[in-house]
Amino acid sequence: MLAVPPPPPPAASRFLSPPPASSLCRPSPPPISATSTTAASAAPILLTSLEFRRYDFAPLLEFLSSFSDSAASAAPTADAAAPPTQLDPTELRLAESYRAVPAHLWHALLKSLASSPSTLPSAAALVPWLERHRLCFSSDLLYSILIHALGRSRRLHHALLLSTSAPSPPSALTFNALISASALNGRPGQAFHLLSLMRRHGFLSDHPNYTLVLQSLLRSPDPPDPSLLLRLLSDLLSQRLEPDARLISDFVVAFSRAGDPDRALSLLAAAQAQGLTPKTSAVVALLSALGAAGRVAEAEAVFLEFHAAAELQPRTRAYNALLKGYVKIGALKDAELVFEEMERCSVSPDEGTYSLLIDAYTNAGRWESARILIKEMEMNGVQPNSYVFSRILASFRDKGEWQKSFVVLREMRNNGVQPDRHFYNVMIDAFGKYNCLHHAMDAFERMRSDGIEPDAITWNTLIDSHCKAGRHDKAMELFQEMQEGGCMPCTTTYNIMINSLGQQGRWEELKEMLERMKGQGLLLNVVTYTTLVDVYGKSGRFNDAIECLEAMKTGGLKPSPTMYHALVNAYAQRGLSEQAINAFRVMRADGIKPSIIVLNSLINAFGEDQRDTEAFSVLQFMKENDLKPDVVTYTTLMKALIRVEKFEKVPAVYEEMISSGCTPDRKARAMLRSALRYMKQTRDS
DNA sequence: CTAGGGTTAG
Repeated sequence: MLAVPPPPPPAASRFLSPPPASSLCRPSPPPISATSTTAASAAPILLTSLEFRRYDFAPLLEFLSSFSDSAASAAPTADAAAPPTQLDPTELRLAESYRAVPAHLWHALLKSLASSPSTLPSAAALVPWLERHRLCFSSDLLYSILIHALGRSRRLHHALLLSTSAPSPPSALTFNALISASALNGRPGQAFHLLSLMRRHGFLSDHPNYTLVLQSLLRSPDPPDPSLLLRLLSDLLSQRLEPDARLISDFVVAFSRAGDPDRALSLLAAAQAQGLTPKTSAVVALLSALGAAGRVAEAEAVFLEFHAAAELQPRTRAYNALLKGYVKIGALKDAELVFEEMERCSVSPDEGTYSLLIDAYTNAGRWESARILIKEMEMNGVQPNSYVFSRILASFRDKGEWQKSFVVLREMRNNGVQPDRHFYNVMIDAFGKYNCLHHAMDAFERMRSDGIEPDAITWNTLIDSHCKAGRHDKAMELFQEMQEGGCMPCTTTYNIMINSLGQQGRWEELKEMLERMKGQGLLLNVVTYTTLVDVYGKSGRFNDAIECLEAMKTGGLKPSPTMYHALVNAYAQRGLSEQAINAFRVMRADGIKPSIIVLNSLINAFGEDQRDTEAFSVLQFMKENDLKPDVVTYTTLMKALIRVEKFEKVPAVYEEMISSGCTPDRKARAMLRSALRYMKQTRDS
């Protein structure tokens, strides 16, 4: 039983894998300097223009929709392009009536149709129809426009399917469209793969393609993959494309975000050596990265260097980046010093500066200082906005003080600041996280009565809150309500629903949900696969779980540590220690470093399998690899000892836990108590 | 870069 069909659509066979050997024997096409932007900019959308109104497209649209209705699927097919054996006279007359339509209007019509799910089948039908009646040439361009449009509207799945019906062999235009579509859909890895493939087909690439991949990496909430970045950089250099200041800056930003400030530093130096001035944003990103790594001293050095070089007058933004470092490591005193330094250099603090300091005070539990600073910023003519209050709210949420939400809301209103959608989203989340569903629903209603439309994040937060509270029925209702209200579910929404159905063991509905997701043109992401591994694994459906893991790898996604945690944990809970250790080995083979979490699971696997000696060898492994055992580690070890009735060894583990600096929690104390109770029982009997 | 940042799922 296949839980998840292999994700790479048929397109993969032609576009995502190396060209067959035979094609290498043919003379390769002459290098074409490709321009990524051609398809996007060649056809300005001017559906309302006078020129456009000269033609009545209604009969054609009607014809196309009846045409595509029978196809039932939104996935375009090439059938319509097949040489007609017999032409319907009505259709011929229809085609004749559009003879005079200029190419750019066809392009505009195509883009417009492709941008909405309801008219997508018509768009897909339009291209082969135009080919068939020879109404618009360069079907290659038409296909790239369509792929582009699909990519822009987040329907990469359809774009990939479509590329199978594009004329073969793939042209530079098709490659560019696919690279762009992949990049815009958060698949930088795939975009990079296509980039390499494009070069193997003898096409030259250009700066925009590298920028697309880079920006796709930067847009993702996850930090960019450092190895992918390195390959991208060396690929660029091997093409002897001179990176300009902009591209180098993008790389500096990307390496900074990837947590590799050293490489960012050396790139920055290289840029300077070439006489290129890096963008301010690159320096600022580097400062942030150094700060995030706790390397505030180096951040200060970079800051001073750019200060001295006078290339970039350190203005508010640079100071903010520096400040961010101190706030992140909790050095409140240093943060205050930076703030004073700004005053001395008469660099005016902006809303961001104040926000960072207010953040620091709130995190330190100094709510009063934060309030004073809010007053101060107002006096200095800087309006506090919803952003700073949502940060404060998030800080309280993370400390479990959801009751403070009301205080923050009041304070905000007192300052004449209206809560915005983000603020409400955080507030709903704060209530949802602590099981206050009524408050969450109240906030939701209040938001709507304030005239703010909930977005997908609002719905997702609300739906997941109900799932977490076990109200799966209500979650499903909200999922329906969301769509009735015209809000399209996104990948996250489906992930939440898949998790919900999996927890309930409603496997058939889970599969329907997956189909629905794909029907919408959405791709499964790492979280989707991890969720599947988790729910299948927890219910003992290990084959399904493994299939999902395999499907994910085939789909070109890199398994995350969390994915393996889910798998190891699933085996551990059932005491299947051999399988757990095997999954652990696969994880290491995938280049993932063992974390405390996965090692704790491994201890649990051995413990549940009555292999206490091996459980303790994992503890030894942790110590040898500079991984600090935590409360969970020691609690799980105590559980392992109790399982094999070695109660008398438990107190020593408890003591080691304390002497190693762990604070025992309720579970740890309970574990010790039950060991002592067993010891007493065995003595008494 | 006079915008963005802050928010959801494993």
